[in-house]
Amino acid sequence: MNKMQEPISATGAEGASTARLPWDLPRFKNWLAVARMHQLWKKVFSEALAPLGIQLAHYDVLANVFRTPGLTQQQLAEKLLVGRSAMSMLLPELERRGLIERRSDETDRRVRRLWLTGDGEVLTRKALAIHAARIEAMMGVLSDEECNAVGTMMWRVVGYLEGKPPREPS
Amino acid sequence: MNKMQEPISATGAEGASTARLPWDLPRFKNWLAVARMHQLWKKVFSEALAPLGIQLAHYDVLANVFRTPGLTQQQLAEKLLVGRSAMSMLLPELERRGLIERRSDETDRRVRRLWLTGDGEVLTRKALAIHAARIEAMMGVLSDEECNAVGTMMWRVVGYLEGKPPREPS
DNA sequence: TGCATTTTGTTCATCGCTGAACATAATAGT
DNA sequence: ACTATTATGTTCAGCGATGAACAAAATGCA
Repeated sequence: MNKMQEPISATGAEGASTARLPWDLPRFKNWLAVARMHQLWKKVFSEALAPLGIQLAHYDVLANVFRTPGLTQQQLAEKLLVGRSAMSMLLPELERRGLIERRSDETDRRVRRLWLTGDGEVLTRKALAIHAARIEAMMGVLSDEECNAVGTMMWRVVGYLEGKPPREPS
Repeated sequence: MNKMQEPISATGAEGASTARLPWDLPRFKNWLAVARMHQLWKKVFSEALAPLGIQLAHYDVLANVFRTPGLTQQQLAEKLLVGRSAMSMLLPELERRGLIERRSDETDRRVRRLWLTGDGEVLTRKALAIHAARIEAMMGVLSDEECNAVGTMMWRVVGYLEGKPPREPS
């Protein structure tokens, strides 16, 4: 934890020559690529989902219920990194459209567990196929080895972010 | 909660007749890492900016005006991948707080060009320092070579996404 | 010149998400 | 057993962002 982030220095103690702006830093520029990629991806994928009549938030729910049937709203919210209230407002819509089902847990009556309906599973499979196809196309500009390397490295970063979440060093 | 963190698992010999769900595909799992990383990053950085009294959207504006003084609202919206209306509603707030200035272009009176005030630049430099420090810490789990490799590859993906935006392959 | 088109910015209804307050159910502490 | 605490889900006001409709200015075309 003694890894202080000194090298940046906002106050420009070295100021006279170059201010060492973030854009000069390689790690910063590399991160920009990641951010922009993800931003663009969301737009592209969102448009790809439109023909199915669902949006990104819907898809995230459906895909997670598909993969983990019977999970609770709380668990779902955690996976999606959103608040519980978001689920409380999103799920009734999906339920109304007959895509998911909410059943109260038998032993813990606070909990509402989520399941896909038949229609929901059909739709979700279509959406998953679209997702996979898009991912394959996009990540296809990388070789298998490159893609795996990216994955490995990004999981390492995720580990860091989850390990020390909102820690304020100074 | 996140069982998707298995290290890539190059199982390779998947049965050719299996359902081929997205989670079986290496590229899909690798992309998950990128998505989750960016999602977590936004949360972490957003909290890091809170002490300055600004939010992510504000920072994005300030940083871009800092780097490209005098850019128009339209150009800014394009850089941020948001609609023009978002700027129309965000900028008055930053102007009210005395961080930016909007001056009409002399030769094209439709255009409003953006400039940082003195206060705005001071604040922006602080925010940039925080940004750079966080990035350095986060990407610090990667070696310089790894980080550069990620950047190179991600720019390639960005190139793909920008080159063929909403193309329907099938 | 004169009119249509394009460009830039604004307004507005709407949507998704947040965070706080709340209600209910389960659990812990005594 | 009885409160106090914790956990799950809901509601609601507020906010950022969208996309369509609009106004104003510039540009294209005849």
